[in-house]
Amino acid sequence: MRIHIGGAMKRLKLSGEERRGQIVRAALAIVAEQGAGSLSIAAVAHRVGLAPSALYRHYPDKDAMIADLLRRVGEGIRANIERAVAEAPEDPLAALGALLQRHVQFVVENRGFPLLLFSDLVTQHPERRRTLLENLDRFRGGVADILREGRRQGLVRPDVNPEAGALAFLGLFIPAGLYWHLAGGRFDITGHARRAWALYLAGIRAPEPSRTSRRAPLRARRRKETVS
Amino acid sequence: MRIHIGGAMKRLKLSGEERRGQIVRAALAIVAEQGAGSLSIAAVAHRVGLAPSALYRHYPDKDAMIADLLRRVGEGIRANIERAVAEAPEDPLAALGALLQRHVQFVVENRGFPLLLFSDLVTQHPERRRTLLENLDRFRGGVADILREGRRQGLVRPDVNPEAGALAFLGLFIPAGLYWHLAGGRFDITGHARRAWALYLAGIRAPEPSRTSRRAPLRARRRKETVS
DNA sequence: TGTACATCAGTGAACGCGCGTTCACTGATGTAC
DNA sequence: TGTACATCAGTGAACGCGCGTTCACTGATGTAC
Repeated sequence: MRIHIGGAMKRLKLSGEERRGQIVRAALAIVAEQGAGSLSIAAVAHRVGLAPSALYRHYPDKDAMIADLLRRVGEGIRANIERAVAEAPEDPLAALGALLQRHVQFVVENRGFPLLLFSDLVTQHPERRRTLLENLDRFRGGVADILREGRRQGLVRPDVNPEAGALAFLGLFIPAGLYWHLAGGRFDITGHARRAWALYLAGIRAPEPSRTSRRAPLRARRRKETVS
Repeated sequence: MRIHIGGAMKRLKLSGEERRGQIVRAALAIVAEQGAGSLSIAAVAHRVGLAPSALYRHYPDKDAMIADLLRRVGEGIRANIERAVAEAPEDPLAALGALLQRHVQFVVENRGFPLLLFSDLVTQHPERRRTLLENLDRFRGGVADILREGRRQGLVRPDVNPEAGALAFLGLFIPAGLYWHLAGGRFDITGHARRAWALYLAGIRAPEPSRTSRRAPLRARRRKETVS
């Protein structure tokens, strides 16, 4: 049954790692297709082509399997934000736009992930909820840092609160993702992300790039007072 | 056991209606406190103080109970949006701001509702998913109408797409609601809604209220071309 | 290169548990005369 | 106002089902000599 590819030295351990990857991918696909409530040991095992009891050779219990799944997916998201932060000094607004695009792409490819986040498997699990909150904060913090850099470069209006702006950034894809999910994929999520991004940009961008002292920033400051 | 309040003519039917109200409220509280996965007939019955089998005197099955719950909560949300649309002609931006505030308040008071929307109970149920999508469209459509009215009155920039702007409006509370939920209520959701609203307003508002021909709209139009 | 042993992924039967739901029955409440 | 009957909410025992998990066992693969 086993297919030999490379050297045979670490075949054994590698096989276990391969299986875990397979299991986690199957689990995410089940969540995407049938919802988090259908994520059972039996369903995952069946999809991978194993007996349910076989999964216990790779994880001590169901919880550990889910933890591994969340860890792996979380790494992908973290990589996106770190890349954006690294790109920010050169062109903060472009880095932010690219982050939005990459993140939307990631969610489209890992459709099960957001469903999992909203499921009892996460929300009713204090430790995981805390981890998720930390990751969300890291994402938000990264976006806020980019906004600060943009402000420093005079590309973002000085009256834009980086923290509020970062949370508003999440608002660019979360509702669209919700729509996309409810509509069963029949929703142009990338197209919407582009339009929402234009609106967001209009909201945060300084009137004239790289020139800081003009009349418009004053107008914006006046506006802020009216609202708060 | 029964408490007589008014006339005794329709006591019988009223009692059934009262029970259904009680059951639905208990169900929503369970979802809020323990997640949608904990919404069992036994749990609801226990909370109301009945034997599980008693619920079948009021609903043919669990599905019908959930449908009733969603119907009742949906009415509250619809009332909010209809009120905002009615208030729009007088002051569109104020109507939109009030809608945001009222909706956030509603979600805070019916914390179980959003959890239910993201649960398998809705997302894995094609008919309910369709109903939900219709309701969401109605909400979005209402906001878009208000934005159009704002544009007509010269309060909203003419280059703001009402449909995209309406979806962005959802982005003002959905991420905040997610945060608030993950943080277990330890998140200033109303405060955030206020700040996000200021940012949103800055993004859509025409530079000078009620004056349409100035230089800024042109600048905005140029901006749009750069982005799309 | 060949052999003996250890390791490890996979199996199938079995378990206890909570779930939604059914059903015959009870007793309180409402209605008709 | 009193009595006989109908209606209806509530009960407790029982069901079949899918779930996560355990366990003794198997057979393939890797390792040591």
